[in-house]
Amino acid sequence: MENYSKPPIGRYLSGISKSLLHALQNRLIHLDIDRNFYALMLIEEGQGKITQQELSDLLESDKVSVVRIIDYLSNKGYVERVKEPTDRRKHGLALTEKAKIELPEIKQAMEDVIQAAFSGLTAKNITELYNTLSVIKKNLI
Amino acid sequence: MENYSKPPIGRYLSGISKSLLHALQNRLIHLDIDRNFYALMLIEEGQGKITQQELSDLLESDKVSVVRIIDYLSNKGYVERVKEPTDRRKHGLALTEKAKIELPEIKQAMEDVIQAAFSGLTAKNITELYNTLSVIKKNLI
DNA sequence: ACTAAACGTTAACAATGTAAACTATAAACA
DNA sequence: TGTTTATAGTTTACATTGTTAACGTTTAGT
Repeated sequence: MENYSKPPIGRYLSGISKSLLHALQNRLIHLDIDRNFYALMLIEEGQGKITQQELSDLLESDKVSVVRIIDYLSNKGYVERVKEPTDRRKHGLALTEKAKIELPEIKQAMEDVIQAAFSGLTAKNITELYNTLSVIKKNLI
Repeated sequence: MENYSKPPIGRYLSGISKSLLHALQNRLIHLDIDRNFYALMLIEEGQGKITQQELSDLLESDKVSVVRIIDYLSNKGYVERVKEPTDRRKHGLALTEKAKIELPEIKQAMEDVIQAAFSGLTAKNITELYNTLSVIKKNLI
């Protein structure tokens, strides 16, 4: 039962990615949102000026998905769309007070989960991991 | 526009994983199937004896998903379910002739895609990548 | 024999990926 | 100016995937 070949690298990566997300969700189970945490962080960094199109680029997902993400965060009371006066096609994205209050905890949870995942690795291991992944990512463009 | 923080490691990994899968799908676009290639490889290795439950363990996905995978591969003419005489609850999974003919190409495509992704990396880089990922995976159990 | 467990199936629902068609605004340009 | 083209965002539609629950059949445990 144990002499089957190892999973290819792609399955390996997506499995770890899912485990990381689940760990984060478990840490933040008491919040009103259970996903789109990174989108929320980018919106914070945008300081009310980031648009859905820019978010789409940063998340590397299409604009339909971003509409859904913003609908979700908006319905849960974390984000508001604000029409930009200079270009009324665009919507600036702004955090609500609720989101501003909860964001430090979200960021901390994310750091903790990643630190737990990296436990037992040296700083050099981690640097080389990022370097190697960066090379792979560029190879795949 | 470029001073946003980098994506967390989880997004990084899933992005690369999706790119790898898309590259493989593009290489095998002429086949009748566009997914479940690794499942097919495991079934080959099982030599007609692997069951859906065992496949579920190896793929780390639940039994419902495996039913869908086998339905898919079966409808496309790649796999057949064979009732096991010794335990009639179980279904052995066997490759069709069609699958046996196409599998070498599938395996080669997978190797090529991975090799292209690893281009520019040393053997040591790759070994350390697997070691690091293995540590991370264990940390997340 | 009776009960519990294992294997596989079906059904239901939410979430995600992807594409097409659409509204509204803005930009390009004759 | 007016006409055309492009951009930002939305809506709709459909296939795939993840997840849970309920179910039939068969086997194992007692």
